[in-house]
Amino acid sequence: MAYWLVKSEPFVFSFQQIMEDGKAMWDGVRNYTARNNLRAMQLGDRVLFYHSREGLEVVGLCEVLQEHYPDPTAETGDWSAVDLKPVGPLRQPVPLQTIKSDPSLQHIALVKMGRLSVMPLTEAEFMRIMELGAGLA
DNA sequence: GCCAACGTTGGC
DNA sequence: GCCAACGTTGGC
Repeated sequence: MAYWLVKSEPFVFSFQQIMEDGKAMWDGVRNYTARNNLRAMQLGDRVLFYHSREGLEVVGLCEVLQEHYPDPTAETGDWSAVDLKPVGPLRQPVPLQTIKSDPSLQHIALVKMGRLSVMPLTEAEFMRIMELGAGLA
């Protein structure tokens, strides 16, 4: 079991939306590091969902429903998509500010590499964010 | 809306 | 293959 964090602009695609839809195709990634992370995702891996640009907080938990396949939205290039399924919202969203000020979360890409949209987390980092979020609602 | 950080592109 | 220019992301 591996742990990940993905970012989405809520006005484009929100956690509320994936909850309503029951699943989502995670497509449109056009960055090699992010793509390689998508390709490393395995069925059942845990994926935290972060709202960028607006909200700026981790809002919920998903899991990998379908491992990577060619991104149907890519007309050229070698890109991948995965399917995610919602598990549930965090009881308390975890703001970026909180993550930035937590000593045990200093080296995650959300803090160090602001532009990466799909990033790995260690189990300890994942557990810490879940703890800060007071678990699932 | 601004701008810093970073990735990509393209001229040489 | 280097590096300057440019585009995009995303926090502020």
